[in-house]
Amino acid sequence: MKTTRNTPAKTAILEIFEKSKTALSHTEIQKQLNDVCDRVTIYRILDRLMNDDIIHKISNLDGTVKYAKCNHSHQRVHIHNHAHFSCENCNEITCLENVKPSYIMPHNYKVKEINFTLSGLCPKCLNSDI
Amino acid sequence: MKTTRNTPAKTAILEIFEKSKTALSHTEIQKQLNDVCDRVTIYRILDRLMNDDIIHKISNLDGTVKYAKCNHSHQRVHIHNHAHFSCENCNEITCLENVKPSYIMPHNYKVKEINFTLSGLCPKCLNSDI
DNA sequence: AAAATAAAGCAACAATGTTGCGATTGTGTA
DNA sequence: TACACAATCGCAACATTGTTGCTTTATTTT
Repeated sequence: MKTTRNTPAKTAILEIFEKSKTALSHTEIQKQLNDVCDRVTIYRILDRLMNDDIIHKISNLDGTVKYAKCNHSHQRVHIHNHAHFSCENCNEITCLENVKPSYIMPHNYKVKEINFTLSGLCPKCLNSDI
Repeated sequence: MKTTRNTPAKTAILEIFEKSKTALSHTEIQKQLNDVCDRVTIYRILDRLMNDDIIHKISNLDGTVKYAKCNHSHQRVHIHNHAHFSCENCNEITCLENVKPSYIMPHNYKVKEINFTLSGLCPKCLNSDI
């Protein structure tokens, strides 16, 4: 079985996620890393972190892809069924851990994962009178 | 004020949407068009159709972007608040027009648009014993 | 310390989306 | 119906994002 290693780049990326309150794109991570490692390495680390359920992927309405730390909290089985909020002004994506949609599905569909993204104005931008 | 025109390429693309039961990516449209027009033209037509609220954009969990016809039905104000289903087997995206999530938002957020995408197995793939 | 192998770096490539500009073509109006 | 003019198109060039193969580096285990 594959063992995962702790490398400087991985540690650096985890620290960036730890510090950030919002989801980050590959590009944003790269800027914050300041050439700690190669662009490709970032992709590979993100892949590994997703496999290990440490981060999750979020795709915005516009097709932008971002990543955020998973909040494992209490659940034994880890499902990313919380909502995300995408601000159309500052483009920040935040996890709304407590917002869970309820819905009724037609028969014959097997739902395994859900992605619930709301967009509009975040509190910060709403208050700055746009 | 800008007037929009009906060009052969736009008509062809609209017909493709009309015939398709699932959402289509730029690439899928291009294949079906069989060199009716340039790749760039497709992008521009899709942009126009979105501005005119004739189609809407859907971004999948994996970051894939697709487009589908809007169903204007009864609502006066057109909001894309229906759900989409993305099949992890056949990769087709279908609009679930009647599935509308209910949710409770924290204060201070102004929600303008929502994107609710479920993924798993569609009826077609569920029945073919995977 | 050496062996085993996960991870990094580099280069090259693929897919997707954007921009500028000159040429073409729909369409309202004369 | 013909004209004028703006909307649209095609092309080339570029930007961004993501992937792959292969060699080298470095972490971990023995």
